[in-house]
Formats: sequence, structure tokens, C-alpha cells
Amino acid sequence: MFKNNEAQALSKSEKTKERLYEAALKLFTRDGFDQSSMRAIAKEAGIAAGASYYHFASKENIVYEYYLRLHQDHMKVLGETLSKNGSFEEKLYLVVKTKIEVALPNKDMARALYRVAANPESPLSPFSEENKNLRLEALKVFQDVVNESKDCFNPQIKKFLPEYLWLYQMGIILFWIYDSSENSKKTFNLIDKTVPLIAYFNKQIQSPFAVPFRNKIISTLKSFAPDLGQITTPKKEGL
Amino acid sequence: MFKNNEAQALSKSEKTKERLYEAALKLFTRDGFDQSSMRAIAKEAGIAAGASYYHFASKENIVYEYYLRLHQDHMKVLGETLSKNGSFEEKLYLVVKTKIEVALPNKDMARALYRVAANPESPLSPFSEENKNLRLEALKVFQDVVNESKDCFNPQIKKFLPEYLWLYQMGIILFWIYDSSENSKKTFNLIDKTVPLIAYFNKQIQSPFAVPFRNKIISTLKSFAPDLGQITTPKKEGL
DNA sequence: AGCTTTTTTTGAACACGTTCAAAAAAAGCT
DNA sequence: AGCTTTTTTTGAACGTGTTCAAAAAAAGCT
Repeated sequence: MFKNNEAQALSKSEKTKERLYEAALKLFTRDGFDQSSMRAIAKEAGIAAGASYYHFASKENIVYEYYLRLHQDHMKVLGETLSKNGSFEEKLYLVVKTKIEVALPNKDMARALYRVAANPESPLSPFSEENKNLRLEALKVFQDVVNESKDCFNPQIKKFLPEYLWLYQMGIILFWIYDSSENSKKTFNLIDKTVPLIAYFNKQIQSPFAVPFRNKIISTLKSFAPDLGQITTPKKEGL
Repeated sequence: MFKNNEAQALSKSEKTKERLYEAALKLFTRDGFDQSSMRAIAKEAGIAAGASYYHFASKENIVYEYYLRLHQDHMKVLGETLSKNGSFEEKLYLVVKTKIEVALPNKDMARALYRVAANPESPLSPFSEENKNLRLEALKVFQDVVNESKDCFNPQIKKFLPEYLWLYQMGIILFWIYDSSENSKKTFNLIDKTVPLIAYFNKQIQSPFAVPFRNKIISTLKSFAPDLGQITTPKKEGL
């Protein structure tokens, strides 16, 4: 039944899967997601169309694979450069900037991904139950940004901040997808401006003058924290 | 060539279109957007599948028709209740709340719409060139909210505020689409909390103490005003 | 009424994503 | 080696959104 270690047992299949993934990436990049058919991708990889579905559950799942690897690449880049000693602002800036930089080479894939993301019923949505683990993974980075920086945070805000920073990053990515400026200049400009704004806002809100405003914000944050560990998308909903 | 008034000339065709639209709405509501085939919709309307494409350019275009009517309904509701005399907060609250209320009966359509919205290449995207007019229409409401209220605004902020309020509304709708709470309770709760927050934030920022912060914000708003009259989505983009 | 032009409908066809029973290949076992 | 079981591939088939030439219906015109 169960043979030795799985990694080895699957290695033959993994090879074909890798070939398929690379063929898909090539065609997606060249012709776009919609314009690349599964038949063409399979042909490029040298297998029959039907075989693709042995390796990927769907066409969108190939994009999901891209999503996973993107995250891994991001982690790798951060592992090298995200030092333990930096301000909140510096760290947040680094995380979000590198996220875009890593995704940059294939905007079309990112677009396909966000089309899926916008469909709450899709199991590939970043908010779906199936993606809980990856979401929690991504959240860890922002927990690090908040907890391991030398800045001070209101304890209540500190609790929710990572989840909202994740949402902020989602917003930046969405902006980037729509951004047709040269080299995504506008997106990087937006990051350059909003990260300091967030940091500044956070500092200002610590002032005694800001107490009532801060309380309002805390109250709102509390009610609507994305609660990334618990989000589930409705399978069906009547009327 | 051109006969009398167009409205009358098209009336026969419009009738079939209306039948088709209602059949689509019925099936979408009952079975969902993806689960309703064009063949089934056409059958329900009593015509051949091919004929549907004489009336609607695509399946998604039916959703777009829904989008248009939603806006008209919203305008109708606002026309009755959005008085010229109200605070910024009251007006903003009314606009956003009624927007959701009008859309409420068919969340599935709204979901299908936002799936399209997330695809910048789609001509149906709310950011696309083709939708410029509708976008400007929607913007007018927020211009009214800002200009016709008795509140004071920093002149520079006043200039960009309507476009950002439109984005805010987009965000609320996106939240609503994911919101599976009973009667969309959570979404209304979010509106209840964020509208006062926006109003309060706006008031606070007028204080002399807030000058440096305000300037930072104005600078950012300036650079990234959505500029809703000029957005165009890229047809294709290399690499 | 008869002829022409325009508008609307039809149904077969296309390419697509996906499924699946059957075949082939590989691995495991004695 | 031969047999069994598992893994992987195949290619035909399904239902889908959409297109299009041809047919039908309607409208316009004299």
C-alpha cells in the first residue's frame, strides 16, 4: 500500500507536472491566461490534454501553483533581507515592496489570480477555507513586522494590525494589477507614500489628543478584523 | 434608412430583450450565474440560443445590464430621499446604505459583476474605458454628497474626496459580497462604523494641530486620485 | 399588392475546460 | 520471470459560451 517516502514515490509524476507547469507559464506569459488553452499547454508539455487533469485539478489551479511559489519566493527574499532590527515603517515597506517585485515578472498570472480572488465561491479565493493555511502563512510575515520592530503600539491595535496590513497588501496588489504605468512606477510610488502614512498615522494616534479618535478606530477594527483564521466562503446562499 | 424615433423602431426587439433579461435574472437567482447556461436562459425566454447574442453581446453583458439598472434604481431611491440639506455624514451614510439595499435582492448577480470587475482587461470592468460614462454618473452622487452638504472641507481635499468616496463604496460592496452574515448584518454594521469614522477623520484633520499630517495626506491623495474620467485598462501588456 | 431592404431568429458548428472509462506504463511482490 | 496492484496517459465525449451563414419575419416603399 504505502511505499517508502512519498517524495520519492511521486517523483516521476512530479517531473511531468513540472514540465506542464512550465509550459503553462510560458504560454500564459506569451499569450495571456484566457488565450492559452489547456490543449495547447498539454501539447507544449508533450502530453495529451486529459493528462493535465491528473496533475492539476483545473486551469485555475495552475495559477494557484504560481501563487504558492510566489509566496515561497517572497519568503526567500525576505529571509535574506528582513533583519530583526528595523523600524515598523522600514519592515512594512520592505515586505510590501518585495512582494510586488517578486510578482512583477508575470502580471498576467497575477491578474488571473485576482480574478479568481474576487469570486468568493471559488475554492482558490484567498479568503476561502481551502486557503486557510496559506493565508495564515502570509499573515505571519505581518505579525513579524509588528512584533519584531522596535516601535510601540497600542496593545489593542497591535492585536489586529497584522490582519489589516495583509488587507493593505491585497489592496496594493489590486492597484498594481490595474497599474499600466511603465515598470509599475505608480504602484511603487503608492507604496512609498502610503507606508510612511500608515506609520505616521500609527504614531499620531498614540498621542493623548487622539484618544477619542483612537477609541473609535479600535472599536471598528475590533468588529471587522478579517479574522483570517476563520473566514469561510458561503457555498450557496439563497436570495 | 432611419425611420422615425428610435425608441419605437426598436420596441419589438426590446420586448424580446426584456423577456430574455427576465429569464436570465430568474435562472441566475435560482441556480447561480455559472450554473445557468445561455441555452437554458434562451429556452426560458422561448427563443433559440443563438438569438440571445442578438440582444446581449455576452453572458456577462446581462450582468452588466443588471449593473445599469441597479444604478438607476439607486438614483431613484436617492432622488426621493437625498435632500439638499444634510450633513456630509448623513448624506454619505444614506448613499452607501441605499446602494447595498438596492443590490441586496440578488447578491449572486453582484458577485458575478465583481468577478468581472476584478479583471482589468474586461470591457465590463468598472474601470474600463467603455464604462467611463457610468462611472462618471456614479461619481456625481459623491460630488453631491461633498458639495451640497453644510460641512466644511479643505479645498484640496474637497477636490479628490468624491473619487475616493466612490472607491470606499466599491470596498463596501466587495465586503458585502463576501459577507455571509444574516441579512448582510455585518456589512451594514461596517457602514455604520466607517461612515462616522470618515466624517470624524475629516473633521479632525481640519485642526491646526493636524497640519503636517494633513499635508502628507493631501500629497498622497493628489498623486493617486483615481481620476475616474481618465482610467483606461491596458489591452495587452508585455512581460 | 409586389418588391426591396432591414431586422430578427435559427440551428449547426467551433473551440474551450473538463470528465471518464479504458489502455498503457510502472512499481511491488513472490 | 510472472502476476497483481498502482500510477499515469489516452482520446473520445460532454456541456459550455459564442459565431455565423442562411432563413424567416417585419418594415419600407412605390
